[in-house]
Amino acid sequence: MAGMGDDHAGHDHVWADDLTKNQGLVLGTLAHSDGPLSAYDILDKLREDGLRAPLQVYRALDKLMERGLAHRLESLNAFVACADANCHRRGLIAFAICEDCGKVDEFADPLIDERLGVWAGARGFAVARTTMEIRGKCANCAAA
Amino acid sequence: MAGMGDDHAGHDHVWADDLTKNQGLVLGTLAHSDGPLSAYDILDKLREDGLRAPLQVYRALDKLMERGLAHRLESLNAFVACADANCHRRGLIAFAICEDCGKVDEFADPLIDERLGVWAGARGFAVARTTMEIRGKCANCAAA
DNA sequence: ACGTTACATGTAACTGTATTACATAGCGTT
DNA sequence: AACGCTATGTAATACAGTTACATGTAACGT
Ligand SMILES: [Zn+2]
Ligand SMILES: [Zn+2]
Ligand SMILES: [Zn+2]
Ligand SMILES: [Zn+2]
Repeated sequence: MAGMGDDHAGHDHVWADDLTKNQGLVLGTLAHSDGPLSAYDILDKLREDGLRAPLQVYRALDKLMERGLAHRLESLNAFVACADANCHRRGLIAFAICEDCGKVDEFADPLIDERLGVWAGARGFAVARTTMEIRGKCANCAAA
Repeated sequence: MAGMGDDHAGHDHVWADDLTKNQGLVLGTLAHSDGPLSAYDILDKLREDGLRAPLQVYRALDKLMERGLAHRLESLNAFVACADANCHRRGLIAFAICEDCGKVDEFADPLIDERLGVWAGARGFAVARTTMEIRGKCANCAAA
């Protein structure tokens, strides 16, 4: 019964000490995964920790994303823990998603961000947030 | 039966003359809409033209997207007709989506595309396709 | 004409993703 | 205790997309 689910519930919340129980569980699950997880994937991994409904996961994800601790990959309907220990990153974040192995590389490029600002400024568009997702093959998988 | 659904079915396929019936209907619906439509929105608008199941819409959308005549907005789970009469655009396409009025502005920025290429090259990442979606307020709505 | 292939279509059932609505519980403030 | 605020629990529902299987239809070679 000491299932594998415990290994992240055990050390709880390393990343921020004011997460609620569900937020800690969800972030722990994401951080221990080697790839993006859908909300239902997360739910399944947390059933033995007492979670039973999708909403519990979505609520936690919303809070985590507000704080920049997790990100949503729109093109996958899936979520990842922020790769930057405490991202809180404003502005553009980009993700390179390997379609072979599923690995996701998070990065920020100030030049792209600035270039985007130029475009928006020229048109009077007020940018709230930007999602940028690159699909392809990572170096490892491209070599194979 | 001279329903309103005819006004795009009537002149059929202006954009490409080798579309199938369903492809023409779906593209016509997208082209006449003033904003993005979900697959089920499209289906509802085409019931009087005989469409009855989601798959009929998804199949048409797949073909249209293959040909660059329609695009998917990942962050909305919705679709638009390509704004460029015959896009066939390779490389990066970006969308600025107004969260107030729903209008979508499609554009391509070679500099961002190039910058992305630099990033990918440095890491050996083989880019297949990129989605870039900017959320915010268009000039009109920002003024109000 | 006939069988064969390729592609478009029709329909139902189903899986997966996300939200609405309502009830409950904990906690700090007054 | 009463209040406001946040987190939680649960069920039901809405929205999005796919699988499986059957049918139609035009092109091609025999
Ligand atoms: Zn991050
Ligand atoms: Zn890979
Ligand atoms: Zn286009
Ligand atoms: Zn607007």
